[in-house]
Amino acid sequence: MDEPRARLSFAALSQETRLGIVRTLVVTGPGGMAAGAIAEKVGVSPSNVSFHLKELERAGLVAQRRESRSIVYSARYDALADLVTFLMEDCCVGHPSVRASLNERASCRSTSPASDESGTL
Amino acid sequence: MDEPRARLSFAALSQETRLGIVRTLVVTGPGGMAAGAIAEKVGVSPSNVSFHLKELERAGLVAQRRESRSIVYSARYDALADLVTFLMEDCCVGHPSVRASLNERASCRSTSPASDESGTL
DNA sequence: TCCATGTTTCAATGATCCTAAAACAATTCA
DNA sequence: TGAATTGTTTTAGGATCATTGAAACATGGA
Repeated sequence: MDEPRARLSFAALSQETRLGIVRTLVVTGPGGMAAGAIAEKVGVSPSNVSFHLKELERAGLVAQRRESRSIVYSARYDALADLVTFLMEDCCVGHPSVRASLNERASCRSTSPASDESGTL
Repeated sequence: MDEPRARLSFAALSQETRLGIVRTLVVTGPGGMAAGAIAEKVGVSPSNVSFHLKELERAGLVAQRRESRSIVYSARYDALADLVTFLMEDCCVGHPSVRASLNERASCRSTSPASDESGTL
């Protein structure tokens, strides 16, 4: 992930409504959710959710597909992982101090439960 | 890390100059760098770097200390690690798909080279 | 056609960013 | 001590960008 894209992603996640949308879509899974349902879930108007979804798509954090009448949005897990990687490797320059802090928390387990009820991508 | 703080951090990193400052300070190490030196390094005016440093401090990403005449700024590695953790665990809700993407890249190695010559930018 | 669902446009408000000048703080030296 | 120097912050201003709700527009299904 290049820096401009990363900054676009950071800007996208710095907005309360957009962060809420991303979290909703991540939990929802690859199946995604229609724009209207997202609006209801996060409690904003359809036009507002449309605006923010466009912003999230510009940042590459969500994908859209038409499904009958609805346009269904889903989280792009690869892009989110890209962003985590950028934050660690490029922004933090893979600094040992950050690595150390992360390892202390055991946030990276090689033995993931891999409970795939929300599906693989 | 709570969500408002995380969003503040994302907003801070979404700005080109501020991201440059953070990267510079991360590479510099715990010793830090005086505000004037940072301004010269990233190529902005002293007043401008002061403005952005204040913003970064508000987000908790940098710390400052007076050293003789200069005010020396340094990266807060714990806060950066907090942000990485938030992005993985809270924002991405610890989703297996993100974990999987990260593990594939072997971004989390317990045996880091730990070459701390504060390398190339 | 009619209705439901999404999207776009628009104008207003508010936030952010930058430059330059002035103010402030701490140190050095006469 | 007191003035000059160095380093940093604050302020003022104007420009640019982001955010919002309302309303108009487009599209797919009954």
